[in-house]
Amino acid sequence: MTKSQPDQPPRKMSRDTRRAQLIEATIETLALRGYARTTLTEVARTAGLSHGLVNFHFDTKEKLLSETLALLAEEYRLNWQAYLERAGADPAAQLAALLLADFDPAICTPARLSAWCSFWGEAQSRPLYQAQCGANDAAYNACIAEICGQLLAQRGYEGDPARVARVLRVTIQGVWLDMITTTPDYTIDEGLATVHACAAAFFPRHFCAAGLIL
Amino acid sequence: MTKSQPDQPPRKMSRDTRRAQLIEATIETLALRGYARTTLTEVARTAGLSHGLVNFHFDTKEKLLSETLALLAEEYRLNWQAYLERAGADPAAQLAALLLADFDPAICTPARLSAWCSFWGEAQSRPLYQAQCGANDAAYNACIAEICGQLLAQRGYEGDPARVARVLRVTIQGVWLDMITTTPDYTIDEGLATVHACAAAFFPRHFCAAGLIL
Amino acid sequence: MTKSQPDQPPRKMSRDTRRAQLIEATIETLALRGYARTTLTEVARTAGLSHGLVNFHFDTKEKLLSETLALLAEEYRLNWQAYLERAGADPAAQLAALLLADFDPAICTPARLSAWCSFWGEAQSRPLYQAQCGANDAAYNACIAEICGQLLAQRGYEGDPARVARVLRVTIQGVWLDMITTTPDYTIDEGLATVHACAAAFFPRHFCAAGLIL
Amino acid sequence: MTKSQPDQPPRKMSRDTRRAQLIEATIETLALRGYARTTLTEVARTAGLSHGLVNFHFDTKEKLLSETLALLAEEYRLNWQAYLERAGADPAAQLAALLLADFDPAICTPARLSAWCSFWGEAQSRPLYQAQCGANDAAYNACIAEICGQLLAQRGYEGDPARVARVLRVTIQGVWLDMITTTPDYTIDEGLATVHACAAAFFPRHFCAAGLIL
DNA sequence: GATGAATGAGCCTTCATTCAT
DNA sequence: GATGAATGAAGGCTCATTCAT
Repeated sequence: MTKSQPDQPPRKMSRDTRRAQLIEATIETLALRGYARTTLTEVARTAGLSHGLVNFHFDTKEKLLSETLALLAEEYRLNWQAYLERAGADPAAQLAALLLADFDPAICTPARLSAWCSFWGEAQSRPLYQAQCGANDAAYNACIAEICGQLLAQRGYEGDPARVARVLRVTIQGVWLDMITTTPDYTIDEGLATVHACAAAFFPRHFCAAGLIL
Repeated sequence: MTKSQPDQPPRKMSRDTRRAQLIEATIETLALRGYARTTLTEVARTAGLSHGLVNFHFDTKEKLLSETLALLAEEYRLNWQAYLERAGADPAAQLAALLLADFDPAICTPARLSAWCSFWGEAQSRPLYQAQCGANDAAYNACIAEICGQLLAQRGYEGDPARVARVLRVTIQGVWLDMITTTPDYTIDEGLATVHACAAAFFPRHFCAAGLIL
Repeated sequence: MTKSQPDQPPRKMSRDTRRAQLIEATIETLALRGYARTTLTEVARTAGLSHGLVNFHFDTKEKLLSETLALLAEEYRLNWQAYLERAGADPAAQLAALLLADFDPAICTPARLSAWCSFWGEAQSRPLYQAQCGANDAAYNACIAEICGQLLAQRGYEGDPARVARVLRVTIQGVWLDMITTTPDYTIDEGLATVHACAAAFFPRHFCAAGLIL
Repeated sequence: MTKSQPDQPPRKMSRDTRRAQLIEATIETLALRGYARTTLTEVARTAGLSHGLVNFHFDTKEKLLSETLALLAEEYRLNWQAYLERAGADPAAQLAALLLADFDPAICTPARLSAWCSFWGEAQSRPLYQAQCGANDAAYNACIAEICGQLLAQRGYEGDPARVARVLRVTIQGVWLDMITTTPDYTIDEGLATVHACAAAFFPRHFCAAGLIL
């Protein structure tokens, strides 16, 4: 038996555990230090591990970043799809669900938002972004445009569904960017209220500043 | 010593010309290579100048980036203020002017948008951003909120002016981000149409997808 | 715990078998990747064994290389001595045997030649080479010089036995180097013919291009 | 005026001077530490310069090694061609010149021989060797074979010119290898005597152990 | 015996900065 | 003013070695 040393991390961990741990440390580091200053040494230090281990598990820094982005993309996709599924068949409820999804406390954390911004802002990472997120983004766009189309068809709304969908999407995106770059902290509620205000402008009979009108 | 060679840049140039040349090269380099890969050597090469000259004119890389951001902020501010001044006293015309201003071909170039994104996305540059742009952004926000307030007061609109103003602002910001990160090229017209669609949703009697209703 | 799987190597193997397996993999790796790029990981992969086993059996990389060279030296010595023993008492037959020995298909394989070259070429390995091969080489030199001396004493040949012996030895060595470094593949027969041409020049009444004159 | 500091190397030197200096340091380092342990830091230390300068002048380690080999190949080629030119039209004199050329004190230094061995011995460097030296070697081989052919045609010699040429060439090569790997120092004279013994065996009416018979 | 995760020294490379010319 | 050689810190990556399982 080994003497347990509570301060030391266990020397051996399953491959997937370590990988997840390192990816989480990468997200934190991206958020705290930015893309340009995210070094393997810093990621390792954040994870409380040695820098050699990063290369052991991910081979290259590029792959680490790629898998980090893949994780963010996947958890984002699973999140909105879960919200959507729970919303039922009503398009207004579906749209409300999509808007809420992006402010879910598991998704909309300062570290995650900041990590997303790192990938958006760094020209170098754009091919990576397209490769990892292009398909997801397309699916999301198609979904929200379809929902907007159904809503617009109700009760005499007018407008181009794709364009309305895009306004909603960029509003969310812009609010996220605001939440990161604005100094005085924005609450999730304030962000959501902004997005709801936008939805209410397009669909006043379905949405108000507080969200979906029941 | 050196004989003048007509193809060479003149050996003596005004201090400000050289600085402007280097800042322009910095914007291009930020756009092309991203924040993390923007090196002084690359900036100098883009400007067609020697490596050492960058430090001669800006002392440190940090100052070069700082002055680049200052230039972007200043030209942005002058642009929207000029649009606003030309718009006259009508709040609808003023709002239309602000929206158009952000898509002016001198401001809304791929290189400039990409450079802005670099500063937004890089956590490291956020204090710099606050220092250089915080006051400008506050002035812009106050201005657009004031205009939205005046418009809302007309003909029975409802809503919180600050929140409407924020939706418009983040929509512009989100469209800019979209224009940079989305693969299929977005035209300026499409971006503007998206923003007008948003304005039309809030102010349907003043705006339509084509812009201000005269 | 582990169920025996017929396709897996047996979990227990004799110590010497494992060591021989690893040394053989070292020779292959030296040949394929060169001294500088011969890593324990690559050796283990070539042997189809796990990384950690190399250190288990050889403690350090240096010892692995040392024992690899010792094996090469020993099999080389045993080979020429066996050829010599089978040659009988006639010096011409003995010399012919020594020349043939170095082109025996068990000794003169691309991998083994290349491994020898690795040890010759790498300054770092020269003390090791002296330690492992010095005595063998001295014995070989004494032996071939003695044989040349006996041959020279026959039928009116002239010349310094040590020097003739050295020419023959460096010719073999040079042909080996050629066989490794020259692009178009050299056959063993061509190499041997070259060495026989050299022997024929010194001992025309005993050797021709085809070898010993019977 | 700057105070001259005799112990410091001049801070600035012409590009070509520095490159030659670094290549010479590379040869010394290859000889002293071997291919595997030749690091840029060590090369720079040998040259008395900072390690960053190596990359400034050569971009990568690979290019440094490549240019080092190119220099060795070129000086080797110029040397034997100069010897050959001075030898006149007589094939025996030409062959004697070629043999002497390879033991010229400018070419046949311990450092240079050892550097050659590094490139021969390291499998990794063989493509480089072919690229840099393949054409030179082919020219040398054609030249020595032509000379041997002319000599063989004289006074009743027999033999295959290409094979005789190869024996002479590999003898030189093998002596070079011997001069590096053998512990007790070999003199240039002893090496040359060995090669002359070989030539004398093939061309006894033209060569003796002391060289060309006048 | 055997495995493979973990560590850390050392390498190549990049790059901001300095400085002689 | 302007150039480009030179420096050295820091980053990514490789790999010998250690060690818990």
